[in-house]
Amino acid sequence: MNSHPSDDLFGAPAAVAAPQTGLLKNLNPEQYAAVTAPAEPALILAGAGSGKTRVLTTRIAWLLQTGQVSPGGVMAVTFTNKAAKEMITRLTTMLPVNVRGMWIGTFHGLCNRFLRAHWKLAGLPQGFQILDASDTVSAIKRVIKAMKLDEERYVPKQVSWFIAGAKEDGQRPGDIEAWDEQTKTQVAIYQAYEDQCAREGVVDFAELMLRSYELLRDNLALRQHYQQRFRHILVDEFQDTNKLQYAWLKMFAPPGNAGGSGQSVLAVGDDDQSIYAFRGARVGNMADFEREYRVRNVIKLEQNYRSFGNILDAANELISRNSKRLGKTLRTEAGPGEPVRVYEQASDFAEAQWLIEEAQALHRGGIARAEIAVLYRSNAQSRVIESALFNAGIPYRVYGGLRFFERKEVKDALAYLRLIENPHDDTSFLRVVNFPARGIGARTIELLQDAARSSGRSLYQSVGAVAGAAGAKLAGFANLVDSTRNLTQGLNLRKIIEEVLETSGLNEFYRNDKDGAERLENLGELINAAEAFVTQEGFGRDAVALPVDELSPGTLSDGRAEGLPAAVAQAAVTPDAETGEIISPLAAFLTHAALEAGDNQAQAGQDAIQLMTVHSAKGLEFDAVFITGLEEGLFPHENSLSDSDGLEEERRLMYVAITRARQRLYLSFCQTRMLHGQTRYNIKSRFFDELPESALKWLTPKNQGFGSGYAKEYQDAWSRGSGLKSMVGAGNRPAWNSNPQKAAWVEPPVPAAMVKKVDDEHGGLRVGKGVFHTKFGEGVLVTLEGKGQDARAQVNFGRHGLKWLALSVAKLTPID
DNA sequence: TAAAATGCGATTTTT
DNA sequence: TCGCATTTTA
Repeated sequence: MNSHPSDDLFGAPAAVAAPQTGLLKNLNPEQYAAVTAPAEPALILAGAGSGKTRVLTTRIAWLLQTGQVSPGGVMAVTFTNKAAKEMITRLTTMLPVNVRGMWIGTFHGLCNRFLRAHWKLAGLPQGFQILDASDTVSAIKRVIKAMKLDEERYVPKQVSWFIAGAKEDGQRPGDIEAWDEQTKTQVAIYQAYEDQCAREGVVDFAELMLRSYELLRDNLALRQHYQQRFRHILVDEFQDTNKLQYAWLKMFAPPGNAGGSGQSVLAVGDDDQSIYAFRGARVGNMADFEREYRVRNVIKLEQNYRSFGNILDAANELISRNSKRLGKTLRTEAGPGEPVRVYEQASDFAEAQWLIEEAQALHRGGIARAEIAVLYRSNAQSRVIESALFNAGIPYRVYGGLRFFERKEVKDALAYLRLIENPHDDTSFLRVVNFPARGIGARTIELLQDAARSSGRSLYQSVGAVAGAAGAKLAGFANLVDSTRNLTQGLNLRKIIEEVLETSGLNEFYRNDKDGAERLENLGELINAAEAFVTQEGFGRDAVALPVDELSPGTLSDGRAEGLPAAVAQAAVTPDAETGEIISPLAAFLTHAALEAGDNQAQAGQDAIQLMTVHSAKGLEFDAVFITGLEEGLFPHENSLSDSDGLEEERRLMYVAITRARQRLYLSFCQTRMLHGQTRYNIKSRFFDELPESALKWLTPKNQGFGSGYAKEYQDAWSRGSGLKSMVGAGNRPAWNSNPQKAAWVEPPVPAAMVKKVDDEHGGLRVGKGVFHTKFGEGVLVTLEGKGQDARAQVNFGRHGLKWLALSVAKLTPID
């Protein structure tokens, strides 16, 4: 078998990179056309790996350099902070430019910036705080409780989806037509939630967008101002925009206006990579944009600089099966490269063992671990792979865990900080009123909530309304908040946080907790994060209100206003553009924490194999990619099969997965998988039928059933303890395997339950083996029961589902 | 008030 | 199966 990685040369694929003397050097014709497109609406269909970010940043640089626009006239919108940061970084390497003057950021970041500048017009308190997803759910939960509704029937999380969905459709409670009881009540909750948010001075993510949109919609002067200001608007990942985001965009650049007035909107996206319909993304916005803006300039970036030919052939062929496409075919000059390797395994366990062995071999062949990605459709699949990696002692990193600002201890600390800024933030109040414990129990809190409710005041304001010992304890907490506010007055951000960690008792609590070391460390990390935010990170990009007009002459290059007392300027305090009121660094930091949840945990720095869902792999690329669990029901996922839109999105997901690979791509599936405590028998994904044979290399014989041929031999190899290496031809025994304690993989990979079932023979049929049915086609036998006339079989036919069949009637033939 | 017991759900996720 | 959130119990 010639699958040994060192057999192959891993030269870098052809790249655009070359000495650059001018911005436009080394752009291909399509890229050039996009970068230098005239100042009118344009739609760029940017294929995976086609240099999209380069085009976006180069265009901005070119516009600035050629004097077509000043920094203040540029708006560039992205979905993630990461993308926004990258754009800024790359832009500054191309051109010395005042980035602060431009509006580059995420939709939500820019909305925040907008609302900070116009908080009064938007009807918000100046120091409004932002609720993250979990804050939102708990706020809604409080509303549901206050309304004395059944939480079983009105599940807070679902209600939060309802509300976010309504907001993303631009609907306020009064706009929703509700006919049934359920919806009517949800609308009532929505209304009560809005009132509560207004009372507490907080906004959720969707509110940032909707509030900005409404303000522009209802305020002609403001709208005209911004329309005149932004000459060039660039939108990244346009296929991911939702209804509200598109409507928001049109406020800044109305279709009729654009073009005629020299306003230009450059929408960049890839309909084939639209994988977020489930959270409201409307691919249709691309077609709508083309129509509504009468786009004359549709540019396709189809030249791929990432992957070799076979990988692109696979991607192209697969995605061509989708009916709803704008149409695009990736091409490369890099040559075919290696074939796409396909592996079949007996079990998820075996799949995991195989892939880590293969990954280790790649690593020995000279590929950094961080350049190897293991992708899966759903998070639950990471478990087996993780444990295999763990047992083998291979460093790995799983994406998608808790992020820094979402950690309990960090959120607790932030809650105290928020109370300093705004004591009426009931979410924060409830979060920490009794943490660390200060004898304030559930009864006391209920009394307090009743008092607050009946007077329409915040919990903080109602503390005095609770009598007796309980009231005294509450007063003690309110005092703590007040005194901490006084103590920290005028301190810099680091000192403020240090003080809060002490006076709140958080530090002490974790010092005394035997498992508190890590949490203490994170609290220390919070101080560092704040420090970094104030000093380097370009303080206040989020919270600082920028002048409504282009940067005024009295403004320093970093956005701070001149003429402030030195001490104030040093604390990086920024006055509001309209009112001159001061926004504290603390408020800015809290905003930052809400809008940017930080990295998810993991031993950063270590060279580790990357594990993630296909969704989180979007936008990334790796030398080698494993797409695992390619089984019917998993990928495509069973929940997506009810309609063709769902299946097409799954296919796009697969397309995204394939196009992550630069040099080597593995596809794997297995016959047995533990899922939710049950053994499932899956058949291979239909996507295999949609890939070109010529680009594939089946490393296990195609259509081999479990227990036969290769698989049998494979198992024998396992049980002899010789592992995979004899099968896949990996040369030497890996170092990590020299430790017998860690060599858990030597155990036969077939679960005991499986072995037992395999023995359960029935007329040539075997559980776990493939069967053929004249109507349903290929399937996998899951269960055999009964004898003679009563004999029945349960078969998983993948796309036809799991079926019980009477063997006396159904014609089932075993497949070998 | 904290530990133990029980119940529930289980694609995908950024802001 | 397993992680979590909520409820029960000492």
